[in-house]
Amino acid sequence: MKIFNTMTRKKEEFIPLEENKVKMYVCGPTVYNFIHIGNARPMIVFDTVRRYMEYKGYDVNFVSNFTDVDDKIIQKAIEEQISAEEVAERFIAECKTDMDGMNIKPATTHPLATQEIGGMIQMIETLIEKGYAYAALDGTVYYRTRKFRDYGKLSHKNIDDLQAGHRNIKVSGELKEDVLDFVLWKPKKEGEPYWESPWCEGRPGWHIECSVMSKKYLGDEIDIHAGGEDLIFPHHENEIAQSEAANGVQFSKYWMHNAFLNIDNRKMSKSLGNFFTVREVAEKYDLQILRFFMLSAHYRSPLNFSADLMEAAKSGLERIITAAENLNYLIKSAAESDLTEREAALLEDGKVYTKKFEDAMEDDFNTADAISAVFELVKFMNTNVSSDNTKPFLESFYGQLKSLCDILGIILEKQEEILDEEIENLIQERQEARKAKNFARADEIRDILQEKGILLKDTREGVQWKRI
RNA sequence: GGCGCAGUAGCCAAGCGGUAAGGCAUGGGUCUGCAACACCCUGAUUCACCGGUUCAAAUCCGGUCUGCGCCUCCA
Repeated sequence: MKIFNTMTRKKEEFIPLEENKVKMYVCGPTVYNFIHIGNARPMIVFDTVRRYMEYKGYDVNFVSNFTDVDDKIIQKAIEEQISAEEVAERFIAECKTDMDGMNIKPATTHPLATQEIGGMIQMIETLIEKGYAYAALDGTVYYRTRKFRDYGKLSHKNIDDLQAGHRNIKVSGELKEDVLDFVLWKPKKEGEPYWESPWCEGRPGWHIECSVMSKKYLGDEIDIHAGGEDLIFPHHENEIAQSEAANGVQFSKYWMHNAFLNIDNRKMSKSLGNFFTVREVAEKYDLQILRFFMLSAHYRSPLNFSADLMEAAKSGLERIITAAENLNYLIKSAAESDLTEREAALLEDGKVYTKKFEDAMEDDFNTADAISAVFELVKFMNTNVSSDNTKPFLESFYGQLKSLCDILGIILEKQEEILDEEIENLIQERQEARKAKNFARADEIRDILQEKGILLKDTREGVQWKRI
């Protein structure tokens, strides 16, 4: 399995620190509002990475935080005249609803920044002891950036260029030793949530949160640290400076970063007004379609979002699901007999698609290629399956399709729906009308059912239906 | 100014040295009372442009054009 490592800018063979185990940390959202579709990309992408690793037999310890204390949360709390905790609590719940809709597995642990303050104070103390941090007169604690030799190794930035390009410092009461120093702990302002600390009543800086949560739940050294590409600098660079200075070992072996989701080829932003929340998308589309859409391009390529593209994704996904439904339908009435020779040969031939899928995923999680393998499998199945096939054959095919779709997080089977007696009677009546060549009545019934959200399909094997 | 990414059919998107995957849309056909689904067939002598390396380049090198990102809170 090859992973593109942002640190080395190369695809590298994945070798876990501990055999068969993966320790993975993904930076989660700040919960001050509904998550937007840009937040959804890393969630979907790295959930898929996790699923593939689990499929390969790895025991994945997957940690993803919620940042629940932050300026924007406080701002929102003031606007709504409720506490910051209430804001965070509410949007964590909403986020989990969205994640569920996108079929994102809950992390092994979802730590909250506010529950880890003790650990943060400890790490800051260690950094001060080692000379990597200092408290200013107002109680702010800064990280002494230039002290960390490797600073810039992830983002490939030269520390002197950084300073040269840095805009002029304005912050009131500037007490930093150096403009590059960043905040580890900051004093509270009136009305803000705060915690006691050796330096002042205040709250942690953003970067220290992830260093601490990663250390607590995964250890000093982890396999993969991931997030959106905008986190490379300064967030992940600073995390490395903190963790490696404090722990004395390499923080993460592999760094994975997804590219942005754009709207009309421009970065999504509130000021441009091209901003969509997952919840808004959910009003128009099943979130499965969003997931499928996001996986249709490689995670390190920018991806453009638009209604047309979502429609295309919808049609494509339907093709896969229809194939699965058809198999399922055939399975119900298939003979229990043993596989025929021809069927066995067909199943054997079909294995090339699983192989192609795996090869694509092995190559830095090329989901676009993996999906093309699924489509080829679908075509292969559609052309080779009929009501004459045995049950074991059909089930085997279904199992193959399902196993690939599971990795992508695509759900094939909807839970068994119960037909109202009324609807069943209507279908029956329509069949009789058709037999009597009373097509006017037959079409009328089909229309009635369509209005009720039931779509009929007349196939050689009988009438199939589905809710739309 | 520094660092980086991208430009492949109408649209989306793989491929990254051996002669252009896949999907959506379009058109034709099979099936069907009709429709839907499904299946078959249909598409780039060509991969932004110009040079170069090579037996061989969409793939490597140099240059040009265009679009985008990071360097500041941000997925």
